[in-house]
Amino acid sequence: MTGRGPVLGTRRSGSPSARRRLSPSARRSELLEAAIRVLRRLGPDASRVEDITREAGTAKGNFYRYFPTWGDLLLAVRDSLLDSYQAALIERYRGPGPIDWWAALEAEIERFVDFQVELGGLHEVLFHDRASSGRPVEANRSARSTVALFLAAGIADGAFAPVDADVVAPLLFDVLHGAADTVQAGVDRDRVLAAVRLIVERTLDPAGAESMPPHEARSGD
Amino acid sequence: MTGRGPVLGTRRSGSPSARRRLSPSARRSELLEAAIRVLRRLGPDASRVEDITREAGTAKGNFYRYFPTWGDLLLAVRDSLLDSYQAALIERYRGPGPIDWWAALEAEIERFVDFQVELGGLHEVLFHDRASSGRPVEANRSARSTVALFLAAGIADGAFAPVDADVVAPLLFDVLHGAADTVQAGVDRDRVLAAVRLIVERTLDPAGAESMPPHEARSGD
Amino acid sequence: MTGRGPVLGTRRSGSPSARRRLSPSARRSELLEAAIRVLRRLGPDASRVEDITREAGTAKGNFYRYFPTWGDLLLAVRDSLLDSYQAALIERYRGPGPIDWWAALEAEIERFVDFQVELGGLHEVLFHDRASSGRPVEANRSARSTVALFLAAGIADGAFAPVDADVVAPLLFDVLHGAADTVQAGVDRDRVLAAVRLIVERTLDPAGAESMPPHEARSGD
Amino acid sequence: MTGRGPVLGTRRSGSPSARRRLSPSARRSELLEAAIRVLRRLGPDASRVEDITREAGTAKGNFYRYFPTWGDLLLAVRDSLLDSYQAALIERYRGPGPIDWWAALEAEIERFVDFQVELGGLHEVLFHDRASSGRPVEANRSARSTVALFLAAGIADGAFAPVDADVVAPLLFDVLHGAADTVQAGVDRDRVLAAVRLIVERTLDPAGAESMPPHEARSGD
DNA sequence: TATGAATGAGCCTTCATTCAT
DNA sequence: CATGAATGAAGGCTCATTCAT
Repeated sequence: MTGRGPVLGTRRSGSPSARRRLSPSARRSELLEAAIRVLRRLGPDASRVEDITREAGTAKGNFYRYFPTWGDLLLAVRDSLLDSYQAALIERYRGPGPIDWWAALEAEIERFVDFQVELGGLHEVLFHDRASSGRPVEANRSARSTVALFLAAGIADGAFAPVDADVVAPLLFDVLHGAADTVQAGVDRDRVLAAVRLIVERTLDPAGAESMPPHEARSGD
Repeated sequence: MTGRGPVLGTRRSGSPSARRRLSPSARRSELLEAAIRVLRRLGPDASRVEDITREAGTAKGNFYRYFPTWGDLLLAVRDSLLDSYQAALIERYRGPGPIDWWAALEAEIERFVDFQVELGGLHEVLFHDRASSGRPVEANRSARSTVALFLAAGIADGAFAPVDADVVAPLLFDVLHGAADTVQAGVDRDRVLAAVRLIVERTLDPAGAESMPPHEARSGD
Repeated sequence: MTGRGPVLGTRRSGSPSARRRLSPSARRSELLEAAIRVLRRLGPDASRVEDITREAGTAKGNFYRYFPTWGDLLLAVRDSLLDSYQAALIERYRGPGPIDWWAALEAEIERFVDFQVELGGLHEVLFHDRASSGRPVEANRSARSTVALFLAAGIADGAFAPVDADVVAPLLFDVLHGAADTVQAGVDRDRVLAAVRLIVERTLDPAGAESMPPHEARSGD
Repeated sequence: MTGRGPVLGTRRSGSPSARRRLSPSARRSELLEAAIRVLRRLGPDASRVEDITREAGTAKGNFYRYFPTWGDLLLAVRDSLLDSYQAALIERYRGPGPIDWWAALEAEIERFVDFQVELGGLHEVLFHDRASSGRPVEANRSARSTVALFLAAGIADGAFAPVDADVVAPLLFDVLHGAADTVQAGVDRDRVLAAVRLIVERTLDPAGAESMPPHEARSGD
């Protein structure tokens, strides 16, 4: 037992499928897109390397030319999706005029929930760290940081209450995250969106600071 | 356990292969408790059936006498932990006198975040659906429903704003959930707790309904 | 992709072969013996784990219960064969009376060459280090040391010339080793044995020290 | 090379993907030399086709233009090295004058042992049959035949004892072979060389035939 | 002729699950 | 009931060899 590939380089079958030679970047893209389709359909736990190469119309071994390991693929998928989401978000608000932060907030909530619902099995690829074993967890934050960026800008602009954005933003992100779960569990989308808006908008209401819940009024905490 | 061999070997039985005959329910409890220890330590992906029977000091085959399948164990672990958490919660407030809902809210937030942080690898057993493949997702809701129960009672008591509790509660649950993640990611616990309180209390503030964010004030949406 | 064995514990086929339950040591022996047969037939490079389990009449996975790795099997095979060879050698000469070292030498040469010829593909398992990656090379010496032991005893007994046994013995071992190769390559066994005897006996001839080759006579080196 | 990526990257070509057209024989030589470097460094089991083409600064597919199969390369490497060793040996003694066979013997012993020690991972390429699966084992003999040639000439010249050179020579070769192993295993080179000389010179001593070991004296075998 | 992307047979190893004792 | 040896389907990953460009 030595470990050298196939024992006899046999080649004899008919013509299973013509060999498609692509540029590395094209092939990588095809694999990545195939992976996104498969992961959306099956989720990361049920997806296999071979599912992806089959979907991509290439040989199993080719996978490893582009993704040294399964975790690398997951990372690539995640980064790819988050990057494009983030790019689109930035694109939406980079005009010259001032931003109507509250309108934007409402629109983005809706968009993000819908985005997640469409994610299907990709959900946990993007939002749970199933890939990086020991790798910088930082990366995982980038979904959250997209939201954080938005809030921080709104706060800086004076539109939102001056909350501790670095911590509050991720938590509001979790609300959006949970909203997608809830919708997928069958609850009416608009009802969920209304609840999300309630939470987010009350939290960010600049006037909110003044009103004080009974508890704090009492103890002066 | 990542590789081979025992990790801690918390074996308790007397002689190595003394056939310990236990009542079925006692044996099941031992396995369940062993599973909880192992899962907390290793998380569900790295835990093996054999890790659990070893920890429980019983034979591998015995596992299947009590849990037809690995997924069933996960379900049992989850239900067991959530049930006892919920029971304790109910216990805390079933006295005769009236409840200080805001004090309770604050206390419960803290408790729940700490509870999750201590969960370790059990976290995703309780809050992600790693067991039921095709089974009713409803089950997963029971963690959320613990919180929902509490809120609904507070609302009924008039202490909290009359929000759509069935939907809002799960979302606030997600805030707590995310808070635990954030703490585990290294952010200062008290800072996180403050942010959680901010979100939860503003959302539930009975006076909050009156204040209206600029957006709604403007558009009357 | 999680890495948990089979995805669905299917069990349905007819009755491929009754499950034979053995004691661990019996099963280990069966595997070891099967391995010896297979390795003799195919040599280590062409042998596969599955060849061995098939030969042993057990399931592939069972191999790993007894040999954590392929290298461990090789080590076990080697040690097993050398140990029994060595034991037999010792047995042969442990009587009370004095040993006829020259007769013994001739007999052992013949035995050892025959032993090796019968080894077939096992040859390089025993005499080349195809197993231990980083493990103590010491083990590999044990084939040589069997011979060294014998020579050292004969020298101590005054029957052989007082050569540097620790170094000379392994080299004489290599002669025996090569003799087997030569026989296997088709050269007449007795002719090879005669040549081996020539080399070994001239080297160990106590009278040999006196005769001095022309070279040394000339230079007094 | 054990893992991924280039090990040393001794690439020599000018621009990264400059199509270097070489005469077939020049290209073949480059590959062969690259192979020798790689094999010396890594040994045959850890060397890959791609390591060799990388070292040679050419494309992977090019390998198969010159060596139909991995085994063919190994054969070519072996023959190349042995041929040049043999050529150098012949060169050394083809002058007009008479040869001092005993001085030559001693020198060649030293040279050959050193040669082998420097072989590194090439060792088993030259001296074990890792290439020819079913092919004539005869080929493997050519290392041995180099030595045989030398001895036969010395015997013909009357300098060495009239032994059965065709069989004795390979066995003495095995002594040299083993000597290299021993040196590499850490034993002092000069001590090993002394032992080798002892064996070889006693075997070839023309006067040796007269002295007869006790055994033969006794039994007249 | 050169290139390097593509192919796919292998083969190891893991581990949920089964079942003889 | 308990035990733990046995089973075998999976699936990751490697790499000699092929072939479109």
